[in-house]
Amino acid sequence: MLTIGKLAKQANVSVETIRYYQRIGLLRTPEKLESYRYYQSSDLERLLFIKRAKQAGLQLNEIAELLALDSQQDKQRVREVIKKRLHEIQQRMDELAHLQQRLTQWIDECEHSTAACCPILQALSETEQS
Amino acid sequence: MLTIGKLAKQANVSVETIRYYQRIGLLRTPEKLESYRYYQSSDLERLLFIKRAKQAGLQLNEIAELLALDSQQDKQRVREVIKKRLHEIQQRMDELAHLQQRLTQWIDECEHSTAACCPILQALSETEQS
DNA sequence: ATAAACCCTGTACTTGGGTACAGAGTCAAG
DNA sequence: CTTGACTCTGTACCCAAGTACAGGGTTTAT
Repeated sequence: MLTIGKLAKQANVSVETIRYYQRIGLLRTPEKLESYRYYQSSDLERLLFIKRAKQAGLQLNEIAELLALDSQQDKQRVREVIKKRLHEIQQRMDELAHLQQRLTQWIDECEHSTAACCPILQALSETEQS
Repeated sequence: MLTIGKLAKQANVSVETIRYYQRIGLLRTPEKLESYRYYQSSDLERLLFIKRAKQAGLQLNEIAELLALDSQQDKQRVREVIKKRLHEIQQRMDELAHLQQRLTQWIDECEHSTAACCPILQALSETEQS
């Protein structure tokens, strides 16, 4: 019989995290037996699924969707969820690459410039509106 | 004489954004003349600096630091701020690349698998603890 | 039998960068 | 001189994914 604290320990998450997942409907809240709630191994498995999916970079709402599909074995939809995430990851990486390029260029300019005034601050002060 | 609404329009940000920047100390709050506050072109310049630095991917606290340095022309410190940001960008890109790899591999496996059960959900259910 | 350790519910707080009002006062155009 | 557009202060709310209590009740180990 797992109490919430033992469940938390087994999954290596905090009790508060479990309660949070319950609040948002990601985990069920079992009925109370006398005054405490007791959990089953299926709850632990579900919690571990969530943990691994999070480590794979999925968001909790995506994980909720995967868990809802789980029993129906809808491979198509699972791939869609993952592909959407991949798309977002790609977009974010592109953005970061742009930033990286711009900042790196600034650093270079600043390092090789002999101007008294820093070219980075200069670039940021220039009035070519967006 | 710029009122806050005109300042907002010139910089193409919302009035609420300006008030927010004032709240966090990024912009000054001029004294009231009679009942309204009036802004100067230096306020507009500062606001535009912030906008451009934000577009360059800097966070408001970093921007605040750059603005504090601005007058002292401390090139060294400016580069440090930018380099720190570059480091974070690199870290984030590495993380995203890992996720991308893992998710892409899952999609591949799922597409080429003939198993009834989706290999992605399988992977997420497997009990090799972190 | 008592104290530590645990559980319950409920609520507020966190980060970052704002947005969205409410309710009152003020200014400017027609 | 009125009406609509603006400004003021202050507060609450948004997102995501939790964290951090407070103030009770319960269980377990000693």
